[in-house]
Amino acid sequence: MRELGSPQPTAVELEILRILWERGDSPVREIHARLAADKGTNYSTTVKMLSVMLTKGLVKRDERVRPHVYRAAISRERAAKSFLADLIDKVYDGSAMSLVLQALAGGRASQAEIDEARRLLDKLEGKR
Amino acid sequence: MRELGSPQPTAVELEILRILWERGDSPVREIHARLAADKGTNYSTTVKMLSVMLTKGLVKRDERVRPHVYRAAISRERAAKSFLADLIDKVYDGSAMSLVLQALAGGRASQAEIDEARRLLDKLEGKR
DNA sequence: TTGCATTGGCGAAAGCTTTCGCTAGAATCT
DNA sequence: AGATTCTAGCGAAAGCTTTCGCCAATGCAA
Repeated sequence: MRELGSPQPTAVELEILRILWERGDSPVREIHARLAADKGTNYSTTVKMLSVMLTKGLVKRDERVRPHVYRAAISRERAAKSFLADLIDKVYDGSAMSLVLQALAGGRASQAEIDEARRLLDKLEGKR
Repeated sequence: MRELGSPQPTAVELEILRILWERGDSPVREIHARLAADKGTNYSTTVKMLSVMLTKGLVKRDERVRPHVYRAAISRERAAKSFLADLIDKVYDGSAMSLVLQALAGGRASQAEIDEARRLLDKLEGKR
């Protein structure tokens, strides 16, 4: 009963995805600029990573324009969801929302966030 | 601004941790039985994994008794918390409780869980 | 005590991820 | 066109994680 879907994006992959989520679709150069600022890695590395991610289906690219443009193939929300599912499946054995929340509660949360969370719970409740 | 603490436990490490969390302190044989049932790996593999995890400080062991007894060095709650922190830091850029909740909301949650979540939010709010 | 089964450890192989050097094709400039 | 710079790709090295085979130590039983 292990690893149902594909494994989660790795560390660097996630870093690249985040750049795409934040900047929107981008050519390698832009992605690299961000990545290098953070880690000092080579341009080739960025290109290779993107190619690997392309193979894995984590990103898509538009080859019609000349500096090819990459875009994330999954939304931030979907990624977060999948990560959480994995977390819950691995750390607890399925359905442990309250425990995750507990863990979440450790960190600070703004009033606005708490309010939004409440609204979300309401909506959740309505749906069932 | 990357990887502040130690990296998260890997897949197999987590699987072993979960066994320890569920069964409580256990000798290798027991851990292996569970792991092998799930993955069919060799006894040596389990021993090695535990030794690696010992080095990393993920588990502790009591060597005074003969079949040595292993125990998780971190609690389930702490692990979950750390995972979430990582998630939030990697997928979003810090403090994004509501977005994580959003992701969480996708899955089904029992009424009990929702109630508990509300209680938790109340407590959270009280604390600030 | 001698032999057998269990336990623990080590090193190395196998498999990923991440990194880069080198090369070739495009675009730009002179 | 020829030189220079930018872009993309490939293969292989470097670094982890995961796996196991083989050996040593320990404990148990004959």
